[in-house]
Amino acid sequence: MGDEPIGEWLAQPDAREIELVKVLHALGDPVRLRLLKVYADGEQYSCAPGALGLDHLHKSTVSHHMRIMREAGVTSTRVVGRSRYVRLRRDDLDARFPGLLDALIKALP
Amino acid sequence: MGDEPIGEWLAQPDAREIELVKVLHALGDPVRLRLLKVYADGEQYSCAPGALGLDHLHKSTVSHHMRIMREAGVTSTRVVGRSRYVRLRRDDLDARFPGLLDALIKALP
DNA sequence: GGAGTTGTTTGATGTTTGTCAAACGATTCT
DNA sequence: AGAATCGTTTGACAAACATCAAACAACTCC
Repeated sequence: MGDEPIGEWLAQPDAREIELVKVLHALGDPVRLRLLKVYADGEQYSCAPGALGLDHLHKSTVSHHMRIMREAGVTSTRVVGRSRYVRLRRDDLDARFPGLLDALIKALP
Repeated sequence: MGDEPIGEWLAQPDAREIELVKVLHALGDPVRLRLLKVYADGEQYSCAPGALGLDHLHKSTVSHHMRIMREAGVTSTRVVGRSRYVRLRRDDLDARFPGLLDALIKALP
């Protein structure tokens, strides 16, 4: 009973090694900028295209975008069973680039 | 006498048509992010690679990057004689995406 | 007018990227 | 065990991209 499904974390850059140019490159794509909008509420989401408003994309394409976001340091991914729970690394990004995430989320179309 | 060299302006998107995803794509490149650092002081610069700390790049490559920045709405270019004077569109970007440019410039490596 | 300057444009080349499809791995359910 | 689910990995392919080189255009200076 008392055991929650904690799961493992997929590899991601250390908070201090997040590079601005990689973050901007990750977000400089229509699909991934839309993902930022999804994650902006701080909640975690699975990778299912339908759950992300990306029904027009193949699941492997979504997986590809997920990897780029994670390797850029924008998102973190927790593995529980078959599911992946992805969310914004808000604290890490705020610490590394103060004000950037807030400005970006406000600027979202 | 009283006449200053005003010159013409190269085509650029209207302030309200600047798209966030294009701005991020423009800045998600090592060379162009470095250019942002150059322009961060608000001054205008010529396109000479040497004047921009881009001595390792061919002049046509610099011209290519200039065009991407300008078409994304990041910079504006004034033509005076043989020279181009390029600078940040700080007012337009601040109006469109409040706080973004400040956060970006502070986050620059 | 001719030479030098400043940057653009076009073509070529190798790299990266976004996408899908198929195969696979791990997990969960029956 | 067998089947279904969730997501990753690999391969393939076209489009976009960064870069250089050469030709070009416009301007300035002698």
